[in-house]
Parts: sequence; structure tokens; C-alpha cells
Amino acid sequence: MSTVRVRFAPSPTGSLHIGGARTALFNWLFARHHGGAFVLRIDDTDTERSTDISYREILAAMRWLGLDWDEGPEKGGPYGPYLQSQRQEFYRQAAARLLNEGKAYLCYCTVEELAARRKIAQAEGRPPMYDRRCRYLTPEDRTRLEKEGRQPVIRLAVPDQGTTTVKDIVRGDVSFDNDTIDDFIIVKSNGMPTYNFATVVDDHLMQISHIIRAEEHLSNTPKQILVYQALGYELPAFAHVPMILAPDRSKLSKRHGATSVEEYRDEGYLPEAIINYLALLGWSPEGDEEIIPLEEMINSFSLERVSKNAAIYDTKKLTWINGHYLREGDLDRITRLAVPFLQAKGLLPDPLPEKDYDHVRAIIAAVRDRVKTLGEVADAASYFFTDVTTYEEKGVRKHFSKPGAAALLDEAREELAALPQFTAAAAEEAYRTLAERKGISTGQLFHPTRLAVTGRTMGPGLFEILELLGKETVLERLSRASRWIRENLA
RNA sequence: GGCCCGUUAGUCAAGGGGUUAAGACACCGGUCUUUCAAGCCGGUAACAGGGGUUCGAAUCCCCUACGGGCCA
Repeated sequence: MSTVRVRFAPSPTGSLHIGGARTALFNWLFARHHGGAFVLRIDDTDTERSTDISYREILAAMRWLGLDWDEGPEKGGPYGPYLQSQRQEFYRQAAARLLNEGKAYLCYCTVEELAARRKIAQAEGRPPMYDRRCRYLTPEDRTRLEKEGRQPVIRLAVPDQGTTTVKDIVRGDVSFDNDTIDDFIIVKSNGMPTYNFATVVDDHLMQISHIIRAEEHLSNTPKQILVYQALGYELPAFAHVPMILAPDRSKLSKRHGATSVEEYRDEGYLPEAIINYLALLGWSPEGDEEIIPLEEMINSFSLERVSKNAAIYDTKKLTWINGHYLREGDLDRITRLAVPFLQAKGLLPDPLPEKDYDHVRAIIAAVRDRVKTLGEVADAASYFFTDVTTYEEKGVRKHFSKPGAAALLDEAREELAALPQFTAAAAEEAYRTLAERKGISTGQLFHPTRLAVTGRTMGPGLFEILELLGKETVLERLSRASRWIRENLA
């Protein structure tokens, strides 16, 4: 079996978006499944749009997701450099060879001329393809055109008959008639290679065995195959994975809300949740499981089980998966990840004093069952770190408005104040005894207390909250609530 | 416009000639509970349309529609 080598080749023109991350993940899973190499290559040939910030963001996002590359930027490898902008010499050589062998030619037509001819062709109902007029230029023509100061492009001499078939692992054989492919440009007038050319040269030089990429590249593949053939390169295997679309079925873009990995990270999604969700978008394991540990993903991943149809990106399931990992994840790790979110809201000092860590961890343990993201942890836990100044209106109506509500809180406060050991169990016992003595239901006592100490009607178990808050705070909040009721509801 | 790909519930998605057409998210109901979640139990909901082929089509073929992509 020949070695599996795959690559992910993003353009550094923005942050790593969900679609790119999914493509990267499929490549990564395929490589890990086969014990092959996952290569990261940066397609920065578009010097206008490529930025260093984007480059760094993409690398950071890949690392954050855990998609480590075996060869690539900041890592190196035997087939570098891994930035296309630094590989000009390879493209130049390949193009020169094609020119020499008569498989490519210089074209002096200007963009304006081309546009004009295209317009005419369309008006006459002909396909707007390049008419190949420079393919058969005489040396005299060429000198004349060059004297005019024209900067030539290099075009591939495409056969005008026959078909080119893409053998695609996901979609089967897809054929294109060669006469629908024009003599496309492989090197621009500024000397830069086009995508269809550079990618072939690099994939060959880097010994890529399987090209796994988004479906939008399927239509470009016959052109690339023609380049492979002209250059005498062996063809890799192709696998075009379906696109990820926005809820309105259009291409995913910024106007659809969060679409980049960074944004999800900042909202408090866990990398393993994003990986898990993305894996399920376009691929399905054989069983019924939706929560799939990474190991198992690697074991069971195969391109044969990648679906053909585009998927609409919907965050509801992602959020559910995230909630799952938040609940099940190692508590220390979740705590470490949650702390920055609490600090960002000003609920915790930065850095967090070592002595406070256990307390914070206990709070995270109490609230993480009822939230879906780390961002929500901060909301859910706010009253542990800041005073309660307002009470949820619905709760006030239900629990504070009854006659005697304030007196009841006072009474409860007395009981708690008398406790020698302020623990959840002791508080609960005191409360149950008090409720019984007063002949009221436990709820009639529990609900107003919860509202008094948290300002809310929902949350973790009441006595867990009391213990976490500590005696002093609880007593203080009970008196404050009692006072508030007398002042506002009397 | 030409070429290419696709179409199973709101969403992901299994199923590839014979199935009561899986499962998950979401939604709704029940249960548990001091609340809210989680968990558990249950429910609503789908083969784009039309022609073939076949004893039999979600599954194979053709057309149409719709969606998407590529080329400028």
C-alpha cells in the first residue's frame, strides 16, 4: 500500500471558517486513520488579499481544534517551503518546461480585448471561451506584440476533443468534454501562477496521494487533470466533499452570524464539540452514536461514508453537543477554560488567586449541568461573585408577594444563623424541620429563599447554593430580601 | 449562458430493488425533582414532481423543477 499523504491548503484571506475547518478535519481524520501524513500548505499566491493576521489566525484555530499537521508552516518537512508564495521557482520551471514542449504557449491578448470578444461571443450565442488565437503565433507576430509592450500570460494548450474524467471517491466518475474547456491561463501576466496550476505542481511535488477538498473545486478538477497530464505527473485520488451552506441555502458568509472557528471559541464552545459536530456534517459513522470520541472517529472514518449532498449549517445541534461535553468533561479542565469567561465579565480577578480555585471549581460543578457554553457559565454563576440587587419579576409575584413572606425569610434566617456547621446537609435539615413545624410545604420555604439569595427562580440545588455562598452572605442576602419586600411590597 | 454536482421530516442523516423508511438535534407531552437543567419514557414530522424498467422502486433509467458550484 502506498503512503497516504493529504493536505489542507487554505488561503490566508480571512479566519478559518466552518467549511474550511470541516475540510481540514476530513483530511486530518483520513491521514490519521491510514497512519499517513497531514500536510498544511498556505495558498498565499493572491498577494492582494493574503494577510499575515489571517495566516496566524488560521494556524491558531487549527491548533486550537487539535488538527496538528505533520508538515507545514512553523513545522517544516521534506517538501517545503509550505507557503506557495515561496515556491515561485517550482512553478516557473514547470511552466518553462510546458512552453518548451509546446504544451503551453504565450498569449498576448489583453484583458480588455478578451472581455470585448467574450461579449461578442455571448451576443452571438457562442460559448465565451478563449478563441486560441495566440496558440499559433509566428515568431514575427510575437516580436511585434512584445514591441507593443504587451505582457503575455501562459495558457495551457488543451486538447479540443475527447473527455476528461475525474475519478472521485465520493461522487464516482464525473466526465467533462474537453471542448468545453478552453486554453486556460496557468501563469498570469505578472508571473504569478494560477490556482489550477500551482496546486497541481505542489500536490505533485509534495507527493499528495489523496486530494480531499470542497465540492466547489470539482469543476476545476478536469483542468488540473489536464495539467497533470501535460506535465506527465501521476494522478492522485480525488474526493470532493459536499459544501456547507447557510440556513438560507446560500454560501456561508459573515452575514450569517458566527461562521469562524474563532467566534465559536470566543462564545465558549469546546474544540471537541466543534470537531464532533463537524464530523457529523457530511459524514456518518456506521452506528447510531452521535457523540463520538476522537479515537473512534479516527478508527471509523472513511471517504466512502461521506455524503454527496450539501449540508445546511445549523448551530442547534452543535450547541447540544457542546452542552454534553461541558457536562461530561474533566472538571478541572472545564474550570480552567471557564475562568477566562468569568474574568472577562469582571466576576473574577485576573489572575485568579490560587486559594480561590477550589471554590470556583465547586461553583462550575454546580452550574455546568444547566448551560450549553462557557459563555453561559458566566451568566449562570454571576450571583456567586456579585451582590444580588434585583429579583426576577415572575419570582417576586409568586414567592415574595404572599402575606408574611418577609417574616418567613426572617424566621428562616434565624434557623440558619443558629447552625454550628453551615453545610448543605445541615441547612436542608433545618429547612425541612422549619417547614414541618410551620405546617407549610417545603417549596413555600425553598422558593423564596432561592429568590432571595440568587435573585432568580432557577439554578442548582438550593442547599448546594447556600453552602457555596457561605453563611455570612446567605444571612445578609436573606435580610436584604426581607427588607426589600417590606419596602416594596408592603 | 454553458458545463458539473445534488434533492429522504424544520435541520443533520441511515437506507443502494421487497423495511411498520433508522437514529440524532429542534419541537410537543409525560416522568423525576425544592426550581431550572440533565436523565428516562413517549409523540408530531420525510423519500421534489412526472414518466419509464420491474411481480415489486426512496433505491435503477429519462425528463422537469428547484438548490448549489465552476467558467468568465
